[in-house]
Amino acid sequence: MKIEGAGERNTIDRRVARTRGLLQDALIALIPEQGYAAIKVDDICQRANVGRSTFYTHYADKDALRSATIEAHLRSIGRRREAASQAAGSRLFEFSLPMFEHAHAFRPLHHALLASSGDTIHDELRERIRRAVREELVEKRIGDRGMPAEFAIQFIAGAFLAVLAWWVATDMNLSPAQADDLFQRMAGKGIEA
Amino acid sequence: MKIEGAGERNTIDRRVARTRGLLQDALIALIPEQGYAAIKVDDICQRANVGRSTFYTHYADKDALRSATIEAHLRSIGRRREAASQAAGSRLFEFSLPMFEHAHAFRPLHHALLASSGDTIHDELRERIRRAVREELVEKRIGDRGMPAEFAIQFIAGAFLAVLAWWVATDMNLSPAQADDLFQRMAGKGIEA
DNA sequence: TATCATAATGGACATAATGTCTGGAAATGC
DNA sequence: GCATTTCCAGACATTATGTCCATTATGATA
Repeated sequence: MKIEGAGERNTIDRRVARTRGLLQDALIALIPEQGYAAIKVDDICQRANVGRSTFYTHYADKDALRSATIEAHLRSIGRRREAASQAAGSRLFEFSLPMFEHAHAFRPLHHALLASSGDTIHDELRERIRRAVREELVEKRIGDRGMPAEFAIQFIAGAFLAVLAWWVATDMNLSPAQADDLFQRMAGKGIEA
Repeated sequence: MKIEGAGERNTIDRRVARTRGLLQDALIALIPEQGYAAIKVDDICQRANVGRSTFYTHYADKDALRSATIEAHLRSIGRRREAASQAAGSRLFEFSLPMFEHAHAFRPLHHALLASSGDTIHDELRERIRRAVREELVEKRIGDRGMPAEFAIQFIAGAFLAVLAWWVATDMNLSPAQADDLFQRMAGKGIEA
């Protein structure tokens, strides 16, 4: 049985990698079309050309597939962010630009992640953004002058996700750099209060 | 059959009102407990003490109940907003304070509406907030100086909803007036950019 | 290339939830 | 009080889920 991601043997059988990849891609492709809730396991399998019973040898259910998919892509974003973090020195919100760029490169994915048209928006993404904002704000010691820090964090994180979702959904008269610049301006002014 | 909200006869049978009220309240009560997706029609009926077949004479399915519930409460918020609109003159974002107050008075409802812990956040609410922001911004002619208006709208609306959700979830060291004040400060600064 | 271990597959199956429909009991409005 | 409307329990067909198994196909290894 031994189906596991990082256990026991360091290289993964090509077949499992292929199958999981197909399933994840199928899910991402279907979300914008039908919305997450309406998707059936069978839909995913047909789109992926994978047997339904095979699905269950890899994932317990639809939610497990979603979590794994998001998790995988968030790792990729994380790596990109680290790389950018060293390059650009002291911009206020460092997570912003790499995120816009990643969304630009993987638009269908982000469209699926953020799709406000329904039910999906995974908390994991929200939480990561909040964490990133929190780190930068405590570092800059916001909240000393009467502004509860958590309030500002929620404000900024919520604004960022909304803007990102809109930008991805309507794409894309603005370049990633332009979108980032606008966000930096509004957010920067906001936290002066 | 003639079950309809505003048709044909201006008073609604007491039983209808009672049944629908019980179902709507049950749904709102269950969302924070289980999350919208996990709720079964049967759960709602048991909580409401209403026969399952009765459910279907009023609503086509779970989503229909949710829509109706949200719709009903949004109407109530709308009325409150109109009333406040005449009183307070020229605050920047007029929707803000009435919304905080309504959330304060109907906390379980808003907790259900905004529950970031899952899947519900009805688009209707998001869209209404966006519309309110849009009206106020075009009125003030934002977007003339290089800032795309829609960007600012998404930014403000997203920030507001995030802050509201947080405030409702963690409740409530801040009074509605204080929360509103903080929001006004950050949002006001932000749109200067 | 031959061999072995592991993955993929379709089909059968039990389970659970959905949505429809019925006839009779209960309540409401007038 | 009486006609009308709603409520309800239960039966039903339908659909999706998740498990299991025997068989086939395929990648890994030597």
